[in-house]
Amino acid sequence: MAGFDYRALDNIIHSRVRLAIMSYLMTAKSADFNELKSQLNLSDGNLSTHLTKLETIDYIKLEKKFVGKKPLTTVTITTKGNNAFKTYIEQLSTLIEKK
Amino acid sequence: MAGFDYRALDNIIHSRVRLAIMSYLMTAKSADFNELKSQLNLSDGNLSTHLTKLETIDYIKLEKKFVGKKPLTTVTITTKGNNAFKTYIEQLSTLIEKK
DNA sequence: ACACTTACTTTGTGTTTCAAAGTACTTTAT
DNA sequence: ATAAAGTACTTTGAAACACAAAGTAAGTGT
Repeated sequence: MAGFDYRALDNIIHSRVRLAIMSYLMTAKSADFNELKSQLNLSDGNLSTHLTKLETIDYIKLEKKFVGKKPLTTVTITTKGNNAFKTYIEQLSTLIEKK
Repeated sequence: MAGFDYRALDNIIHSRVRLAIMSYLMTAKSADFNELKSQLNLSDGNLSTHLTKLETIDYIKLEKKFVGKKPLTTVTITTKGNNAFKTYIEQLSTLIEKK
C-alpha cells in the first residue's frame, strides 16, 4: 500500500489562501482586487503578496488601470494556471477517493 | 458568488506531508516509523517533526517500545484525528465539486 | 487646509518546513 | 577487541512562508 507522493502536489496552489484565490478564479475567470478581498475575507497585504506570488509563476495575470480616478487591479487566471489547478484537483481527488 | 473560507480548512492537516501521513493512516489504521518513512518518501527528520506536531494536537498517538534490541515507534490515528481528517476531506470535496 | 478614505504594496515578526547533523545505541567486519 | 557502518530516531538551523501592521500615493469630503 503505497502512500501518495506529496511532492507531486503543486506547492504553490496548495496554500489555503492561494487555493481559495485559484478556486475563485476558476469559476469567475477574472476578478478585481477588492472583489477577491471581500469574497475571500483577506487583508489587503495578505491578498497582495499571494497575488504577486501567483503572478510570478504565471498562474494569474494582473492588469492595473485607472477607472475614473481610482486604480483597479484585475486578476485573470492564465492557461498555465488553469491547467495547474486542474492537475492539482485531480491529484486531490485520487487522494480523497482512497478515503 | 462567495468564495470559500480558507480559515475553515484544518491548517494542521493541510500540510502536504501531514496530509500524506494522515491519509496513509486512514486506511492503514497504524504504521510504524520506517513504514511511513519509506512509503511516503520522507527524510527521518521531516517525518519526526511532523509526527510530533500531529501528536501534539492528538491526531495521532505514538507508542515507543523495543523489538529485540531496536526501538520501534508505532503510529496510530486517534478518533479525534479520524474526525478531523473526515471533516477536512469533506471541505475539500465541496471545493472540488465547485470545480 | 485637514482629516479620512481607497487601493493597494512593503516591511517586520512570528511560524513552518526540511534536511543535515546529532544521539544512542547495535551489528558487522577485521 | 576495536573500528566502521548501520539503525531508529530527535534536535537544530537556515530558508521560505504567512500575515497583519504600517506605509504610499492618490482622491474625497468638511
